[in-house]
Amino acid sequence: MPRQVPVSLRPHRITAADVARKAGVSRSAVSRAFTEGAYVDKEKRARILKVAADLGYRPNALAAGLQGKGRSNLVAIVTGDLVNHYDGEILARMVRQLTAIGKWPVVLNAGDEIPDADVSGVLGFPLDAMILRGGSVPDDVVEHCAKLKIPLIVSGRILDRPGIDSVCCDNERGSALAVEALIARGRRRIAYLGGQADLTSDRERRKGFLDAVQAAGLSPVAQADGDYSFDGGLASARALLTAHPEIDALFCANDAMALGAQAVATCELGRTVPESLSIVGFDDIAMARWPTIALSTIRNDMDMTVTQIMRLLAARLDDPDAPPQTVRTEPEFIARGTH
Amino acid sequence: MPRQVPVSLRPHRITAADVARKAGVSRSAVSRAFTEGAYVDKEKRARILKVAADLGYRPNALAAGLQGKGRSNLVAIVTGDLVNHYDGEILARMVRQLTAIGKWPVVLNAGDEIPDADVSGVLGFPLDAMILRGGSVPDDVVEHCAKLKIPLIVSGRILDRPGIDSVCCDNERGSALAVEALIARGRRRIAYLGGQADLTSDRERRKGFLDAVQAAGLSPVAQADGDYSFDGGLASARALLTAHPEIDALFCANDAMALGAQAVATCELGRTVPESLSIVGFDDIAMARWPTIALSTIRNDMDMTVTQIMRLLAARLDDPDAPPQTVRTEPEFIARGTH
DNA sequence: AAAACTTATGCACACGTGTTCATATAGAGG
DNA sequence: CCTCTATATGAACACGTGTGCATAAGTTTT
Repeated sequence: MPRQVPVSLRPHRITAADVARKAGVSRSAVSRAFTEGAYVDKEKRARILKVAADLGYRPNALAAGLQGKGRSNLVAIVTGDLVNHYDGEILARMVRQLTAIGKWPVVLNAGDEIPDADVSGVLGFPLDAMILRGGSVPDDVVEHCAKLKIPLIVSGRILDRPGIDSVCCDNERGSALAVEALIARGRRRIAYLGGQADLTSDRERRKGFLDAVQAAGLSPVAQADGDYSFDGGLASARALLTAHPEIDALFCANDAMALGAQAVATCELGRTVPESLSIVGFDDIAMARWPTIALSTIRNDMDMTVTQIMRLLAARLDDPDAPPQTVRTEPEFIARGTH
Repeated sequence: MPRQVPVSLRPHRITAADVARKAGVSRSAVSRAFTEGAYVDKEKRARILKVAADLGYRPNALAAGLQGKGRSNLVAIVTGDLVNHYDGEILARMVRQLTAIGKWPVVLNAGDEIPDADVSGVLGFPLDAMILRGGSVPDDVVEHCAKLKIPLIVSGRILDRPGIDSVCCDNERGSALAVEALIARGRRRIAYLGGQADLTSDRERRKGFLDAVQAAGLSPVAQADGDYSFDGGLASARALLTAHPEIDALFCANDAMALGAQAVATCELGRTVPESLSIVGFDDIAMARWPTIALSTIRNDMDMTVTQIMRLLAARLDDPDAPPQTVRTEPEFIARGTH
């Protein structure tokens, strides 16, 4: 009974050899038919492509990426919580830009905590690069990338280490712009509603705030920590405004917290914005310009950020040993209805 | 002059052979040291892992995935525009769930148009599965997946074809719930603010709306098309409310459009919500519950949806030839402040 | 003591591709 | 006619891994 059908769970994927057999050519020819500028008879190539299309064949990207010189075309993106609109919007841009240049983004969602094992695990792939959005960067990840010679591009903070490129908004300048705008509106009792105090972005924004307030001859009424989320901003603002009712302006470390602060101030504490309380955010997420929201904020230009990330990526792929680059993007005050 | 240093652009990634050489063992041993339950001397394994850690070695996932039986652990996710909050929030959940079971999500952002070439291109990888979020599904993609035997899981619409699993909200029922709630509030001149009319979700929600209105003995005042975006909802609502000032309720095909409609109604047309105009959305995105928003809407349970997607995925990986499954999730009316 | 079984280990193969190498054919130019 | 160049083609190798196979050693059972 030689009726031994080889049962494979995964039904045999069409391979170049299959196409070659069916088209009556060598396997090399099939590979060449899919390679731009290779020596293949024009008519023969057409026939091969026809057969390939019929069979539904396409070159296995894993096998192709295994080749020494070729790149895997995989790029890992480690992002923060996507419910945070800034991260979502910037991710969308990155994904589109990457696919446009033939790279495939493998996305890791950090959420609030750092997915150490995940980030470490994805390094099993010979990534063309890794893009780290904001947050704290675990040291061992940096170490791994360095050992594996995987280019690391950090956005949202500056990391001054060899082989690591960074692009980040000039946070201190942004804070200064916000404080200036608030003072121009006659505000004098300004508080800072911060994010996680251990993040570089918060440290810089906080420092910029304190410096600017001091430079104006004022002193900050209060400071609070949050977690860059709507709910966190709401809770922190509640505590802040209850303990210090004299506050007449809130500068928030990002837009989500600003919206949370606005919610608690207007819906719960009976304040009116901007009459009895000014609020300024940071980032300029898409909804900040909605008429019903109209949030005054500091623009953290996402298009520019992503453009720079892509530029750094291209440069790094071109020359892995080039000195690390650091880019600061320019913030801008966007006057709307809450200040 | 035999000083021929082999110059490779990509600095040689550490390989199992390197570890084997340095640890004085065979390459097989290295592989086994990283394989759970393989026969290796306990002490030997420890030594190998130590050397591997020192060298920064980890098994190349590409080579591993090339193995016949093993899976690549790559899962493609095709999503809509992430500025659309529903897509962003559901993507975040999927990414987290997938990484939790050791799958790596390759994300394609459809944006408004269908990235035909991209979707086709990612099929070069021997994907474990492909998850398609909403929208229209190009037929040739379905065809390709079928030929390549790549499991396809569609969310946001039902696709009744062999080997394709679907999970989708019971849209008609959701619309009926919305209409009921509006009628209970005394509304009689209800209009439908739809999304792209060629999408299944819009067709079903529209049908559910029309049926429910008719069942209540009313007739719909008007219908309009949008594009599921805030701006689209705003523009459509402006046209709708201007042409039909008698409208006293808007049922919108998703939350983003509902918020756009609210913006134009209150900020531009002098209507008050809900006093002179009721608005009900669909999806229940995170911000719908913000006190400043308080959008009455139909919950399209994301946790349940993702749970079901993961369940279908597991089942499909377990048995590729199982009959296709279809899941309808139950919608729920969430009463807040806009109806 | 013999047999059966568990553990350990290296060799060799398979995965599917891109590409080098050698070889062959054809055309052009002297 | 000979040489040189451009084009075409198949065999063979390399990429890095997991694992089947054969073999050896150690342990338990009969």
